[in-house]
Amino acid sequence: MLDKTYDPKEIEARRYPEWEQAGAFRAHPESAKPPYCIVIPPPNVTGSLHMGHALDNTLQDVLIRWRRMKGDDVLWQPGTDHAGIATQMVVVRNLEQEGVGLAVEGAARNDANKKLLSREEFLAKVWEWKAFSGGTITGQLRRLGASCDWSRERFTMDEGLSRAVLKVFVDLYKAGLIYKDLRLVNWDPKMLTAISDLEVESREVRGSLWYFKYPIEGSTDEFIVVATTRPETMLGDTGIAVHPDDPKWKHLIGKHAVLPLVGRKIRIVADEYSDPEKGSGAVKITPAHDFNDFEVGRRHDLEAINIFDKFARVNENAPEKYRGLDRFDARKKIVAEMEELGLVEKIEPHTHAVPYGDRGGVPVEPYLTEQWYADAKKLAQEPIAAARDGRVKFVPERGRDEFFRWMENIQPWCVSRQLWWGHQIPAWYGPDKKVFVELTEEEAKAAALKHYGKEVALERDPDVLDTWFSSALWPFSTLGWPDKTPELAKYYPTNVLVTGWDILFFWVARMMMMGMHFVKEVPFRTVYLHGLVTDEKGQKMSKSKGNVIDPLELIDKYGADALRFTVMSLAASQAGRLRLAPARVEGSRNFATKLWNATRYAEMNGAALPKGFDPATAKLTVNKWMLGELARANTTIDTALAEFRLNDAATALYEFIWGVVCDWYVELTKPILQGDANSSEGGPEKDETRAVTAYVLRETVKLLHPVMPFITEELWDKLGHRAEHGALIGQPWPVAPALEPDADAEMGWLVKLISDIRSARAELNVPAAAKLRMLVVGGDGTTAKRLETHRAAIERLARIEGIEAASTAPKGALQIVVGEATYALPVTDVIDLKAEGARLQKEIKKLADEVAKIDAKLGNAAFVSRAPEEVVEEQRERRSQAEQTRERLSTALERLGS
RNA sequence: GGGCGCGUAGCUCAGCGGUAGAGCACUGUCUUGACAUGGCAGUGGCCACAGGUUCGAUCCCUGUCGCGCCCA
Repeated sequence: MLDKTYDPKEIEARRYPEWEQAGAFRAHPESAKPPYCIVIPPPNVTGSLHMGHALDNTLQDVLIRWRRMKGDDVLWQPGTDHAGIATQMVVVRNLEQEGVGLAVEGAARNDANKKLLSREEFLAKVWEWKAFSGGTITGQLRRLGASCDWSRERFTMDEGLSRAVLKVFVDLYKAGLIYKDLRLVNWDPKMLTAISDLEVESREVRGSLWYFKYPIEGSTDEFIVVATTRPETMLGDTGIAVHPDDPKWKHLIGKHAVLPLVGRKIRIVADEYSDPEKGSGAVKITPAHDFNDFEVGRRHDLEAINIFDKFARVNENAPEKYRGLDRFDARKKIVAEMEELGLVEKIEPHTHAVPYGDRGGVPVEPYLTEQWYADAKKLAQEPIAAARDGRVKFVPERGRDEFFRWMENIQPWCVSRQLWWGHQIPAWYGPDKKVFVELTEEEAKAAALKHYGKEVALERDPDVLDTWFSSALWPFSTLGWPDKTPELAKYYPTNVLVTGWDILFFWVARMMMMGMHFVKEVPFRTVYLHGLVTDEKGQKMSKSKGNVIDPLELIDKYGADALRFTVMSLAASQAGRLRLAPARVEGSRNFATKLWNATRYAEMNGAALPKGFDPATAKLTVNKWMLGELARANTTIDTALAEFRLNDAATALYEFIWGVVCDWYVELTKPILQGDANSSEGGPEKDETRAVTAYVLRETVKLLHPVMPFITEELWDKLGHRAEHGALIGQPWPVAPALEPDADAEMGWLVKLISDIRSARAELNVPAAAKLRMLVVGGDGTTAKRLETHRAAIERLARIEGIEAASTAPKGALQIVVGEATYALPVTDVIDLKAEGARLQKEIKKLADEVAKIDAKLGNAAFVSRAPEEVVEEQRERRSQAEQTRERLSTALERLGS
């Protein structure tokens, strides 16, 4: 006998290892079954599970478990990402607490007392950290129930994947798709590395707009006024731009100004970049520290003077007294000095967007450096074509438009990072800086020997690759590429990629580029995008806001199944965010309990599946109806999953299990199972109902398994199916039997009759304990037969005692109209006749309103002539039904008073 | 500034041309032999606003307002 409540903790802890040890998650590339593959978006190796993971991986696991049951050879490829900058940051922070720093150039200036680690020493620390915390997230994914094939777990820096990364880099370099270039990059002065455009987030900052007066060369009283949000960059100004048609400044074009504080002569140029409406209409140009200025500078051949070092401190290209100042200190000093010189015209408060590094959290500095770039524009061509012709589909479809928007305006991708943790770039430099890009140092040496004609010392490029460079290869590198493995042959292209909108560009776009280029095929056929999980108020969860909901706490409290069901129900939102209300998880837990207890009930009532039971042989209407509902639910769920409407599948399961099986089927069949119609040992009706109950539960547990794997596996076992068929996870998906429309009509009538009686009783405050007699007036032969069939159920569920036919309703009875018959429940001594009159009048009015509404429609000639025939017919039918019921209720009302 | 999405019950959200739905909350009632993590019955909506298309609009189109996200 099952316990009274479902205890997820114990069951989850037991079931997961059981599946894993039995090899239930394993892919079978050698099998003849059709492949179905999802590669996991690899979480940071040292990370821990947050709500985003919970959502993302639940959706994947639902699809995976469903396809596994559908008979596919399923591979859910797991693994983790080395997360270069994020991991390095965490380890650096840990080390700092021990007073240890990195031996990077210039670091000693900051932290003279620190012990400084070499690159090798630091990397050893990171590997240590990985060994220490690396299993956390995969353990947490297991707690969620994720049925990944862990025997195939990969890591972006493991041997095989590293080999793939190097090969890709070398091949792209040799194809001219990776090159070195000197241009402005987004420089993170805290992390001391270049970052890509995508890693920059702009934040609205309330600052100031300073209007500086720059004297015109050769004049003592003429100035040009430039407006700037970044006064400190004036140290690197090499020009001033004004709009060619701006009457205010037109006359100064071609002249020079003298840069205050520095004394440099700078040219005034005409450029449409300058907007006469903005600021003063004149813009100072600092080509080395602003992306727009860089372009302007290039157009007018202005020098780019780099005035910062990598810490964003003023360097030796600026006048002595500013050197070494942090950029913000420099700003203060410069503003103060300009004010002293009387060169500040005004200062306006100004809100503007400032670029911040998404990891370091400090403003990034446009910085002129040499970096490695991938030619994203060329690499984007094939992906764009594939998205256009449907080789890759997006769910929802607008993901495709977003994809195009990005891919069609794509900029060169800066792939080098000045970090230590990551894949070191396979480039070696000769004495004259000539670069040799090869897979190994030996090959580089060989190439150098050929080039120089003698052995020379080579120095390896110290930089590592952007983390997303290796992630971009994930769908094929994890399958064994560059080797021609059976896995690659069978599972690539993968079927679906499930991920959030937030990494569409970071990751999805880049996988498309690399997949198309190296495997000549899309990496996945469908991209299924979901929103960001936020708190109830729609706020992004963050530690600083203190609104983080920890999925593990929810699992502890309500069970993994409850969390999974909840996030799956949330997954529909077209909005970019999914607000998670913890109350919903509680609701899902209650849902699990409900199913648990329905099974407990079945067990108590001897529900068991006879060998070779064929549901098609069921004779009782209620059972035929139940089997039809099961078939309908099956189709609804199956279709919803196939169309990635996972929330619809969740709703259908809930409605079916709670609303149909528990609320109606179990209640309707209680008289059969618990009554004395047959002996307690059995009898044809009891046997059939026990069998159908068992059958329905068995199939239900299968339908629910992809979403709630733990409780269903447990119930499957408890119901005794495991012994015969093995674990539920490996069972075939149920086949929907044919529907029984006759039973539907009859049961629809029954449900309505019972519901209406209950409503009337409740409204008239008839005590639940009071059992009423029921007189049937005007019922036809079909009704009489139905009443006989379902007598026991009606009596039990509507609290009735005795059903008999009558020619008229007695005085002072509660009256219900269903179909052609009126049902009178004599209760004179218990009810208030006035209240019953009011109730009937309310019903009548409702129906009269409906009739009037339909009449208005049917009275409209345009409607009758233009609306489809079946719509018109439907309205006529509804009118006639409503009118008939209204008339019968009117008769009932009259009878009440007489 | 450009693009996209969202404004539906008190809250969180489905629905998206023809009877407005769910969960939670709320009200009443019931320890009915599975379940009070429950049963039964209810209350609660100018479907943001204004135009348009249509026989018919919560749904399609345009605009306005509010909120959010992405890209400059």
